[in-house]
Amino acid sequence: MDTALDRAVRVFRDRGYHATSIGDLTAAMRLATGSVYKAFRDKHAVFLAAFERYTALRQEQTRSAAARGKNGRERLRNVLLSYVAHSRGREGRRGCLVVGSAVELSALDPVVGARVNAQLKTNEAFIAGFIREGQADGSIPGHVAADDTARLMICITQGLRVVGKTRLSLDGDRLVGVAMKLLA
Amino acid sequence: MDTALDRAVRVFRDRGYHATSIGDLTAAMRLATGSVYKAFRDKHAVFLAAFERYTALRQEQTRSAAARGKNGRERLRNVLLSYVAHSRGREGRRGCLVVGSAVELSALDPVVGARVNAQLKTNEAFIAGFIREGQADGSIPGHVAADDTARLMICITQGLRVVGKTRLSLDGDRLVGVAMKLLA
DNA sequence: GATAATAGGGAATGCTTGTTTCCTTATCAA
DNA sequence: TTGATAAGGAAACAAGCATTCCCTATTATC
Repeated sequence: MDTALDRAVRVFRDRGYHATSIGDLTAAMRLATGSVYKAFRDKHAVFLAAFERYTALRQEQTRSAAARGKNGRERLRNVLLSYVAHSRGREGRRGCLVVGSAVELSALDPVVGARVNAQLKTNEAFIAGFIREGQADGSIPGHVAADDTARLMICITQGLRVVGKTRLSLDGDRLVGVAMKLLA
Repeated sequence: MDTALDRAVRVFRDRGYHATSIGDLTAAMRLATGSVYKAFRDKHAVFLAAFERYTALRQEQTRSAAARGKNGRERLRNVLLSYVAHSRGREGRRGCLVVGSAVELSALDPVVGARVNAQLKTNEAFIAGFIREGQADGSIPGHVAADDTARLMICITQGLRVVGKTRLSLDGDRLVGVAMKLLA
């Protein structure tokens, strides 16, 4: 079932919510129509489950990228580099389910809207945490406004996923190099 | 006709492409089904026309915001402030047609994909231009990498529109205050 | 080994969609 | 005024959609 859900994640990332038909879903999940509706109440429920699975996976990926840093600044740098890496090429063109949900559904679907909000807040707290860690370990100056900088960095990460959907190239070292000025 | 197109822009911004039915469109444009199809080949053509109209309007708004700055740095600051202002509140929740198109259509619709790409490049060149102006007039240090910084700022602006779709608040002075560090 | 229960599959259903067709009502030329 | 032309509107249409229903294996139970 989890493997089927992973396939659902892929379709939703590729096509978005509304452009994904039950037919697309069953084909990708290799399940018959009836089986999908036996496992989930409706298409919306499949999407919610896929969303949850996607955010769990991404959080895990981001966390492990951060872990490779020796101090707050390096951990944050690794997080940003990881975001750029996931926004590039085919993976980038596949898109982020959080960004997709925010843009396509958030305003009209309160349930999805709430999940998107919660996820963004979690990511923001995650980034703000690294800034504060860096300030404690001396790798980031104390005068940096942790919360404002974290919110702007959320904008950067979400924007990366938008740009990654297009044909514009994204150079991790260069972009993150510039972005790290925000911690000066 | 232009006033009808403005109404189409609004619906597409609110609901996105796929979630907007011809019924939604005719209701908003106050035109009958037949009339829409007499003016446009199909739904896709309506969207393309709306997209063009939206980008023209936004470019004009951004240009006039920039014009109020006395040097390159101030013009760029005004552009960023204008972006935040348009990403806030009801206007922000209405969303940006470029971001929406990038996320929802870009990957699967080559025509829209090309327009999104072109628009992002235009915006990026616009920002890079202000950076170079600032370097010429002395308001921005010469060591700033104009192109890399411009691309990162595009990510910021697109990200602002994503976050603006959610319930997270956006404080223009604070966010732009932090972002201006990129020009240090 | 027979039976109950469950999981999976595919056809059927009703609804919504984008699109077309045709009819009515203005607009304008002669 | 009359005839032709364009514009606008409503109903009709086929296709595609999400969802339901029912049938068929397979598993587990006694």
